[in-house]
Amino acid sequence: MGTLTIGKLAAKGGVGVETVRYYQRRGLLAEPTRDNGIRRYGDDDVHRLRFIRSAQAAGFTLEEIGELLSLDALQDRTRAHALAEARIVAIDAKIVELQSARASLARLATECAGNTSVACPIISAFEA
Amino acid sequence: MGTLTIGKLAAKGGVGVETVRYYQRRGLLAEPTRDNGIRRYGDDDVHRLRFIRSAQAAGFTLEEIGELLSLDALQDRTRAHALAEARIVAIDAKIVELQSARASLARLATECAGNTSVACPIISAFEA
DNA sequence: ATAGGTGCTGTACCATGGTACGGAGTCAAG
DNA sequence: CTTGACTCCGTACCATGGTACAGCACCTAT
Repeated sequence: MGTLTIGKLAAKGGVGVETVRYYQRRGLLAEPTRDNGIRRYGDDDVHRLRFIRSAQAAGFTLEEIGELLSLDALQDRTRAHALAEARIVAIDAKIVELQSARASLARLATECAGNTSVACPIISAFEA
Repeated sequence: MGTLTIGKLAAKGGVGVETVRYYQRRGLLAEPTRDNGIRRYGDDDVHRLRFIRSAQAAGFTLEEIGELLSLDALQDRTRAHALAEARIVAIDAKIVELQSARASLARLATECAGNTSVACPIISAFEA
């Protein structure tokens, strides 16, 4: 039991009120205690909500995040370790991909700068 | 006019046949010439399709990609340059975010490895 | 000449992650 | 004691990027 209303919690988590309700429906956040029908949240809910956002930024889907949360409760180290490792591999691949895309875009930006006579070949920007 | 059927084009672009049709509906690929009702594609279509996939990997939405393709036709260097720069900024931010997430996950993986007595705190993995 | 593999069309459906009501009740400040 | 902000619930809707038919035509190899 806490003191935060859903609006305060949402603000602390950087999401909208509807999103909190949505996460509750998805089972990512527990149904909190009610004060006269009104949901009341505590700091643990704030942590949980922030965890969800961070895990999303790491590329986990909401479904995977649900699993992570349940693993946390079960202290299932093995599975947690496996999920983390798998995500690290995916992140590394994504970073490489983004770096390559960045290089292509930088080249494109250079070639499209100014009104030089050099062509500005957008479609071929990602070749090679 | 080319020699490739939609299936061959899709294979060269690493997508499904339905995806090619979808891109056509979205206006990302031009309606090709027909040979007896059958779409025929050429190398330029392959380039275009591959460009779409690369641009997607760079984080452009299909709508933005549509704009890029039209800019290419218009040789609008200024706008192309602006879009490229904006995307580079977004990519850099994303890379930083992913690197941070990676570090958190690496920490989590270390702490959840083995059956040591150290806790395996999944929810707090992304704090700090 | 017949069976598979493609191709055609249109429309419907899918997953993901929310977002937006409407109509009601509650709470705190002026 | 009213006004405005916030909350409740359920259901419907949204954007993005596809994916899946159904029902038909065509071409090629066996």
